Amino acid sequence: MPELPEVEVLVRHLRPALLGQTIRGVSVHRERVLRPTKPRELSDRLIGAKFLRLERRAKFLVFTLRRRGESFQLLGHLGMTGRMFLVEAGTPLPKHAAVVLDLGAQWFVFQDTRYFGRFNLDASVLTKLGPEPLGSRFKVGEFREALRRSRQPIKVKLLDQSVIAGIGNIYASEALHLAGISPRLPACQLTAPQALRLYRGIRAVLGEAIRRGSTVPLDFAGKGKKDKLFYYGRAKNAKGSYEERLRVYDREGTPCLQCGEKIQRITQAARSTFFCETCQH
DNA sequence: CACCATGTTCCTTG
DNA sequence: CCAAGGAACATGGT
Repeated sequence: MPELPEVEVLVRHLRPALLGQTIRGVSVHRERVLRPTKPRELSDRLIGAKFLRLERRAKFLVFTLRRRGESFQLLGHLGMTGRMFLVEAGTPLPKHAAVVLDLGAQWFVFQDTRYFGRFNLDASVLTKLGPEPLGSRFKVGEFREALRRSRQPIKVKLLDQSVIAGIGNIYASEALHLAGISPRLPACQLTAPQALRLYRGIRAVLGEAIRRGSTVPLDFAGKGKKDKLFYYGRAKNAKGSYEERLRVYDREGTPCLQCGEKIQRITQAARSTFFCETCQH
């Protein structure tokens, strides 16, 4: 489920449930998700540790833990299909449970079908990340300066986590449509007004997704398929009518909500991009 | 069987 | 050193 807004909403749900709890045991079902450690190193480190803080940085969950007076960080990343949730201790584990933390009355489950997600005790990857798009240190001037140095198509550049951290393939298309900018435009060719529109579009799209996600109940037990949340192009609202959540992503061939022309799908850097040829230049 | 999928990292090439 | 492109990772849905 994971781009910045989904991770943000997950963190907000997990934080109150997790803080203050102590890890009693660690079971690793899939070593692959551990970086750069072995299962033994993870359990040695985590057993007896208490959750002090939980923050989001880009698409990472940053857990701050404390054990014997010493604080350290554990990074969680959901990859493409990861989930994290709490269940009552003893609940049968779902398919593809990768790591389970025993908290006593509850278990904290990290499940990931494709195992692209990570539990990482080395937080150094965070230093390579660019600014948080919703944070006060994200400045339009620096954003434009970074774009000016690249000839890559703007859509591809938006996925570069060292330029802006947290945008993924879905919200890259969404932000460009809102800003009225072609995904094919080389990053260095954005004009100042375009860079400003994109800067604002990014913040608007991510902020909106967080607001919507915050009102949707998360599927903590990981049952069913209802936790796709924001990724449904349409979802029924309380009145039973369809509510549009995504403007262009995964809507190839359907009418643009702004002008009615058909949404196009193209491939850039081996990934799908969706856009409206009429509205985006 | 073919193709597609919300992400990151590593390797190569220029 | 850099920017950029592509494969790899692994499983499931259509």
